[in-house]
Amino acid sequence: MTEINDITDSSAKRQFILYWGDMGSQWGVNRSVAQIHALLFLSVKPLNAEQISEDLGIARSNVSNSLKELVGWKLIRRVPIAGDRREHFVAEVDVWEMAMRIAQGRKEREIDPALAAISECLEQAEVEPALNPEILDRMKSLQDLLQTTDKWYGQMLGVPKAKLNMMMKMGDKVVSLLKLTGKKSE
Amino acid sequence: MTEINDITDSSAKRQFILYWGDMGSQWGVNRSVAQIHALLFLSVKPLNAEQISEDLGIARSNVSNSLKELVGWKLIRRVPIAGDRREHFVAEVDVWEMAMRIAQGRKEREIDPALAAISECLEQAEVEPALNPEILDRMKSLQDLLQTTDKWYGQMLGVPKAKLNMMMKMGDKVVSLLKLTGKKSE
DNA sequence: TTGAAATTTCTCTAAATACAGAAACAAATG
DNA sequence: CATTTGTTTCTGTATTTAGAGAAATTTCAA
Repeated sequence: MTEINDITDSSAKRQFILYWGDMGSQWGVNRSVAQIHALLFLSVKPLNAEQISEDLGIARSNVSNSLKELVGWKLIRRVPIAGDRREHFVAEVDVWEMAMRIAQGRKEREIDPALAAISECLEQAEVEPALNPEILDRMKSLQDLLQTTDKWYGQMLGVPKAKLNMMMKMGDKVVSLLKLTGKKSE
Repeated sequence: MTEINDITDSSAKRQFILYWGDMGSQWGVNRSVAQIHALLFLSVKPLNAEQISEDLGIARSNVSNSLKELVGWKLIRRVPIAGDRREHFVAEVDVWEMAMRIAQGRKEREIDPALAAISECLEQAEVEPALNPEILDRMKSLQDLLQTTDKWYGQMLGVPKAKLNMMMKMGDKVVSLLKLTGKKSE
């Protein structure tokens, strides 16, 4: 029940946890979840729920739920510790892997339900002869965008990290290499 | 103050507005904002705040603030109507343009502040000799990821829509065309 | 420059979300 | 099989956010 943290703790680490927790809101996760993720991301050894709770001053139950959410995002995973019954957790420390899991999670939470919604609307729209064709077109173009994005996400998530990294670092050179037509910013 | 909508209104359109509003929460905008965006996206002619308020049954003040937010995202813009003092609004109807503006907004709200935060932490970390080098490395790798992503976003946002569209539709063929090394899923 | 029309800001309430602490539950050890 | 240890669910409170309505401000026309 002590509030004292690991003696080797650094203020940079502390600061990072605070900032990251704060940023969570922008990214759509609550402070507890983001702080716990930050703590595990910077932790060299696996931590159990009790340790996290004490370290961050977050209620044990809250830690339990937050860990579940992070496992759901696959940003952390359980690791068994020999001779210890308690569940320990480590974060994915490969940042590219991390980014891809966040992208995967976002696709599932944002793109997929949007696609389902628009498909249903379009079903309705098709049997509505009075509907302005312009409106139908707009719905369809949105569906096309979502489908294209969905498929693209799925494919990019299958590309090896190293390739993806390299491709992103090449930036718009990739585009020019493809020798496609079209002029800038139009 | 009537609650009756345009006589030519369709149920598919109504449904779309409801679904889109509901999905807003997943995308980080509130229902009012998302519904107004949906209404304008499917509207063939510009609408003023009063019309939107009546049509959606949302308080006038709320409409005003939501419109401001949508203008901030550049998803809608003001259009002057001859002989009418009131401000009218239209949505960006090119869905690729729309997607790029959302991407731009997200970069500004998610990536940029994260970069600022981590840079500050790293400044602190550099003057902390006791800091475990492994932790320093993790922070730096995260910074590198954010910087790469930031730069990549910036470059992609400058690519003409048609090219981007084509590239995404090519999907992972783009990756293979680049003849980079590395094997699948690693 | 005054009055009508339009918009924005302010204030208050309602709803949603976050989170602590307690209680219930589950698992393992002696 | 009871006790200890660990985890999850439940319940109530606090904080935050959404959103309505009123008040204040701005804009334009006569």
